[in-house]
Amino acid sequence: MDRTRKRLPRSVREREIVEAALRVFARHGYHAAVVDEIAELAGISKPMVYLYLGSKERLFVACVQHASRTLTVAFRDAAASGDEPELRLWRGLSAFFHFVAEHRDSWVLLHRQAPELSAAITDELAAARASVLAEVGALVRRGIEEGGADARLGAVDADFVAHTLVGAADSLADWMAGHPDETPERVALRLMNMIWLGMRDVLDGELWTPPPPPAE
Amino acid sequence: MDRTRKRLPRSVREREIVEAALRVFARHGYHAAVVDEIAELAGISKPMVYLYLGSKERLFVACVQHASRTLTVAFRDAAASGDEPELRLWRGLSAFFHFVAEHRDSWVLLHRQAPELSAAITDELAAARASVLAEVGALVRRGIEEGGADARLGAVDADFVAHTLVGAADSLADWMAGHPDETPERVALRLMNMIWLGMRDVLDGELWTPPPPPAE
DNA sequence: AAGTAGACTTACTGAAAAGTAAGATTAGAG
DNA sequence: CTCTAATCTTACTTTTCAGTAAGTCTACTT
Repeated sequence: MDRTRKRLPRSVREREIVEAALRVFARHGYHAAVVDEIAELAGISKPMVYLYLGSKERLFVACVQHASRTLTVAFRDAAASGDEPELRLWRGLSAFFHFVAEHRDSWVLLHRQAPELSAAITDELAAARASVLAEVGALVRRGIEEGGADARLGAVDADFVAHTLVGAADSLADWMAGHPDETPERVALRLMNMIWLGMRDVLDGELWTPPPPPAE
Repeated sequence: MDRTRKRLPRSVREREIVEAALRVFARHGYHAAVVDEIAELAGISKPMVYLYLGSKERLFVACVQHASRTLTVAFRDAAASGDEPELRLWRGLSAFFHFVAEHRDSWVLLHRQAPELSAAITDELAAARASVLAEVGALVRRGIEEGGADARLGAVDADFVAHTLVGAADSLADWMAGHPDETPERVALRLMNMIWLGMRDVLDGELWTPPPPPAE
């Protein structure tokens, strides 16, 4: 990648290796990712990767932690400011779309891995995903409480909404890739309007229910 | 798997191989999946897989086509019946959740693969995913039109809603795995209420917009 | 200038897994 | 019963890739 064959201190090189690994793991998935390719992308030879990061598995875990930390921080910072719950939710969603659009690899790394991997990796991924969902769930929960809902809706429902939002956002990130004119803010706004207005109605007690079957 | 070492006609054996491959590919992803494991699960030895299906890549494509066909048919059948657009949408979503819960492997195979695979596989996956989205999009579009919306909302918006629904449903399938008391119908109903009521408001012209920033 | 610690490489080993060659077994037709 | 075609297997070859041994090179200290 870089023609300047410069020697770098360990801390810097480690960061570069993790960044390169993030890209390769996201593009190919854990198993298909080749350590040699990661090394080449980092401008270094393979034994350096093993010297600094230990093994392919630990390198992957380091990537997951990096991606998870970055995403959580970006989201929390954006969602912390603002007085009204709607505003906070919108800012959080905007930040989320910004993140997913700009750091596509991190999101893909966390959410597009095959189910069965080693226990260490599975645990780390589960923790990272749970962290995102907890962040969104907390935001929704505060929105529901401060938005003036009665106590009918409990933790289960905030969790439900959080899953809905995260899943929708994931899918809409793909949609954005095919609509380059759309900004993260506009997408977040549209999603807001669908979810939030509907949720408000539901909180007000309005429900659509299917008609009973004619005969059974 | 089966102790009765019975010889089976090619057509039957092929079906069994594809079903076994579907499970293994879904669990491990394309690259980490091992053909020997697929063969063992199908109760057969590896060369049979190659004799009947040609190569690992073509076997995967066969799996994708199988999963895509099954899903599309199940969804279309369920969503075809019903007079009102809401009812059709609800039935379609219910069928979708049923499918994802019962044929988890098929869904995972289609939607949890690493981005960079061979051109043949990428194309097949893209076609399958587009097929699902087109199906959902058509349902939403009819719902919008017959639901009495003016013509403001065009194809782009149905597409947007379709992506939202599919993404949310994908994520909620995970959520369902941790809530075994929830039925696909109940989940579909809740999602309906969030999306449909919100969409109705949006179609009626009601919009939430963020307040302008204080100074810029 | 000499020594040394840390950054870095070439060149290997061993295991895993895609794909194949060559032939064994069995169900059914004549 | 015999022949044949289809089903199925054992036992390879070859490639790819994680991980390592055995150093070399260079920046910095004293």
